[in-house]
Amino acid sequence: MTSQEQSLQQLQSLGYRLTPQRLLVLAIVAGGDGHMGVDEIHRQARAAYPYLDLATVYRTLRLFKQVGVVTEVDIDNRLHYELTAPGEKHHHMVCRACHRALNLSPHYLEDFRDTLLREFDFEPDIAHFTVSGHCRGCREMAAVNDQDNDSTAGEPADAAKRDY
Amino acid sequence: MTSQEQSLQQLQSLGYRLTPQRLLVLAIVAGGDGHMGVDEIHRQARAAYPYLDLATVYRTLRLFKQVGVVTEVDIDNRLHYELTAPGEKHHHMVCRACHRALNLSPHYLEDFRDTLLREFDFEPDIAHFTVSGHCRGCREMAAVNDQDNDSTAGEPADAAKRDY
DNA sequence: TATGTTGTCGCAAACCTTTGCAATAACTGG
DNA sequence: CCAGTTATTGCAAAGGTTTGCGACAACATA
Repeated sequence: MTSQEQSLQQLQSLGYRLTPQRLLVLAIVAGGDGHMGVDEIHRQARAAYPYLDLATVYRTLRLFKQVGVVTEVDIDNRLHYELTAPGEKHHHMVCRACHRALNLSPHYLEDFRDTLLREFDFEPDIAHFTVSGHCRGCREMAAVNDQDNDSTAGEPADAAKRDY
Repeated sequence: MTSQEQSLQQLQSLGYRLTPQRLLVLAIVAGGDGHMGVDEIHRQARAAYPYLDLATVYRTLRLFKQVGVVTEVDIDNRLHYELTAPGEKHHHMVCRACHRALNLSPHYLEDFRDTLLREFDFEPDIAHFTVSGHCRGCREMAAVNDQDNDSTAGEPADAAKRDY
């Protein structure tokens, strides 16, 4: 049984229905490699089934995420999804500058989770976690451009485009 | 010099202008205690200055955040802001169920940051950090309601309202 | 104080995402 | 295989947030 079939069976066993729309969205997300934007998923889906509504795509992906079939990644305020690869789950580091997403092994978060649980009785949702920041490449560029870089965040990113 | 005046001076020294709108928004955020929703800030602002546009409130808060004057907290997909209290900075744990926000000392994230920087050359934006999850109260309620709780996430939160 | 530069505002429209609702289709039991 | 139940869809509209743009206002300079 493929992991896709497994996902579908899981959906069904939880009482959700198997609809052509869901099969289609799943196939597309499984087909693309890496995370895909919602609009891209919708576009591809419509190629096969023109009536499929964007709202349905959103609902389907939200459901898939809830069940654990896909992983949601917020990239620059836009939702992206990728198949949750069992056994190679990972979190994401998203660069605020280039918007690329790097993978992060769950191992790096376990201690953090344990601490929160122990100290605050707070169970963090770490099924998936996104931390934003700046990646190596963009940090190097920034270092070259900024001479008086005091590292305390705040200056307009670029004196030219002043449109904060 | 109060910390508000300090913030304003900082804005000015960065080349931003001091406008009545900005003074107003700052005063309101400083006045409220704890994080405030954008609409609430807007409502209060309009009481004093009826023409102030919602877009301006958003822009102003975004600027304040970028400069470090306020801290942004995402509560249930809605933006909230609070004054960044220097010396008592904290992160947030937001409960997905009751939407309450608990404070978290930065201390808990320092190791994590250091690791990311060392291992990946990735500088996380940890000026402020929000982790969502479930707080003590809501976890207890969930434990009472769920008999067959296998802790692996996925079941509909409530069999009654099936509208995932 | 008068003048120029350019950052900022208000407005309207766009954007991404969610939601209400009636019609439909997937599953269930007979 | 048929009828009943109800989850799901498509559509349209709302919701929160961002953006383009021309008019305006804040600051600097003389």
